[in-house]
Amino acid sequence: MPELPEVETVKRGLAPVLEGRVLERVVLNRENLRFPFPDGFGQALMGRRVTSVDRRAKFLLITLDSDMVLIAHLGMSGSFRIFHGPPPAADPHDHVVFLTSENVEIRYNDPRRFGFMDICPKAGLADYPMLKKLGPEPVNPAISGKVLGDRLRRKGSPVKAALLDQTIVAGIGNIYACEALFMAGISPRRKAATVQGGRAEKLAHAIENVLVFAIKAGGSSLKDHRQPSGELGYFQHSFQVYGRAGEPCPRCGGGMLIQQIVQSGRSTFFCSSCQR
DNA sequence: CGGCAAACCTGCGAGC
DNA sequence: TGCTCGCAGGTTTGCC
Repeated sequence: MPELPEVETVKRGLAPVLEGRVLERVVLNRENLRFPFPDGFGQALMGRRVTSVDRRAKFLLITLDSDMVLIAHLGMSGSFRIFHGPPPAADPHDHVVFLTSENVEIRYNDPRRFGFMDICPKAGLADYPMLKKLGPEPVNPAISGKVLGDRLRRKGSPVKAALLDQTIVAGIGNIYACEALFMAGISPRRKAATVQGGRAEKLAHAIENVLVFAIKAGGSSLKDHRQPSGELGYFQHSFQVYGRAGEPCPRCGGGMLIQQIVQSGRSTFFCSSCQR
């Protein structure tokens, strides 16, 4: 599910109910997600006050007053839900439950369990393996065409694959890679290193635009993603190419139909006429 | 080292 | 109706 806009939506939903609150209880309903929960996971969190909720790429970073950081990744199907009143019956995939000092219940649900949670001292965060190799954030501030072009220059792979490479730019996933390339008029099959100059500028702007609009829409709800409030995101209604194989291209209209191909194991949607 | 397929796991829709 | 197959928003691993 979650690419940068969805994780940002989760971050914005969790911040008001977590920041300044104490984690009174942490309940693990199983011993692992993608990885086992680390030893002492619950003990490190319980009784601690949350000082901030942040996002880096697709990772949520919840910092505690002990200067420990809870690192959470939603994988493909993870979601957080907030319950202010009496919570509904537990779902089989409600794997982690947090109860705050305001008596708010926060549940982490993840059917596929590709997500994970870990703890790391704040001082060691920069060396955390999954964080240390991440490329720059693409929004806030926006990545420049120059920086993007420089980072794509060393890639021999197609530009679509390069956008999914979190060490080139952080936070872009399959949907927004397809959408950004369409907006920029760049073929997903084009060699990444050839996206330079004006093309790199266009792509950088497209990435920023699509991500900013998706965040405003609360992300894209295809299947699992929900805002922590329970509301659906609605950016999926704005997809130009993703999931639209066989439909007319929204730009050249009657001409080409949206094509679907597979690149490094992931579906790519594009218009072979508008994207070069 | 770079690039790609496979692996991790569950659920759902399409097709028979 | 019921089964099997393929595919899904991510990341790491291992194999050329």
